Amino acid sequence: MKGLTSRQAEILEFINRFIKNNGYSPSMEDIRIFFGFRSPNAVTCHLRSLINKGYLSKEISKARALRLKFSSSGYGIPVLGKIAAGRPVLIEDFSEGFLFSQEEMKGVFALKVKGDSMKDAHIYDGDYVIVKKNVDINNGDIVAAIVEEEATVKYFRRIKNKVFLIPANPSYKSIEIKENFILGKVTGVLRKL
Amino acid sequence: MKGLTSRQAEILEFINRFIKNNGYSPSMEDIRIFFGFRSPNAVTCHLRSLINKGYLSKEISKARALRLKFSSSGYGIPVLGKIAAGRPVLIEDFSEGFLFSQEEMKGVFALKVKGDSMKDAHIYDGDYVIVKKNVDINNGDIVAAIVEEEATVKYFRRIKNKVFLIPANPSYKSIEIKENFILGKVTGVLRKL
DNA sequence: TATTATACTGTATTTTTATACAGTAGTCAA
DNA sequence: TTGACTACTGTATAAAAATACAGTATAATA
Repeated sequence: MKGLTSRQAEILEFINRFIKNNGYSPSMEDIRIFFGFRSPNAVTCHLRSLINKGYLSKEISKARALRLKFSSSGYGIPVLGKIAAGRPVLIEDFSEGFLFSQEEMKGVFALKVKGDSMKDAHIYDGDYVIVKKNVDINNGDIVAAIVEEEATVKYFRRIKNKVFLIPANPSYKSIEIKENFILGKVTGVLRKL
Repeated sequence: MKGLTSRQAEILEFINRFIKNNGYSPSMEDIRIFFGFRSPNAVTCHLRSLINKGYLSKEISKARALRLKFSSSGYGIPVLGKIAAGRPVLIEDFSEGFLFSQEEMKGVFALKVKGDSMKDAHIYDGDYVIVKKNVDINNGDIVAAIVEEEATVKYFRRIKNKVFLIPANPSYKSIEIKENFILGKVTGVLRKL
């Protein structure tokens, strides 16, 4: 993660505070007025920098749609790298990033797996698959799709113009479906113990 | 606090989910499209009702500036139950709760698994184990512990006053450790795809 | 039975907001 | 000393989004 200039840090801080105080994102105009810029482009440029450096994301042309990537409310599960034997282990130490950060959770839902049609891909009955919508899907990816009014999880394979769902268990058959019945790409598997 | 009609409740619920999924408020247009209203005024009227009844506030003429007065704390990944085959599936439908709600994330960290010592428990190299600190541990639970300055994941077994870590792979040996080297209980396994 | 609230359609207009593009000026590093 | 990055000015335009106003139909309430 790249460092911020002091001006960029001020602007990020303003956005952070604004969201906390108001419950919604500031508009670029709000930022412009607060900092006294005479041009809206000053804000545009600063936001671009913050986005490029990975501190912020926004939706193009959408009003008040800024999203902080590292909100101080700190969602997510920290992944520990090295663990000091000294103890006690502090989550704050040696973090190697976060699972399920706000960014990762965007456009994501989960389905509970029934049956063993994906057991050879190590997805078992009772597991949850984590599905991300609106992402590119390639042959060999695991996808969630609707088949006969039910959600199902299978390998994705496109052959010419046809789309097939292929189970990871030889006792089940492949089926052909229409592409718009694909719900999304399976980006993770979670098993609760 | 006044009661909501079912339609109003649906709209409030949509706003709630939208903010959680996207990090910013929906526009009235977003709401209109989701519910299939042909007139923007349908949204205006519903929002007015929700505001009058005290469930919502908004700033006049500001885009995406809805604020929930009673935000339900359940952050996380919504688990979908039934899925309607007819329309594009929206995360907002039929949630059966959340994975990784704020409550579930308390005192939780993750470790990346190296090696295949737990493969018979379906925990593989590269998986993440989700570890909860300060919870009761019983025989047969999977735990994370520090062994020789490294984090490791094994079955837990207490025999009389001794604590053993038992791998789920017969080619590895059990080891005895001191109880205070246990980091926590493994409550989940996540595999990123 | 008149009144009020819900739940919308439909069109038009205004306001807000974001973006595009053309510049200026300073700093810092190669 | 050229080029890249930061930090803006200034004007213009496009787009997104909210609002205004005139209706319709139905069910519940007094």
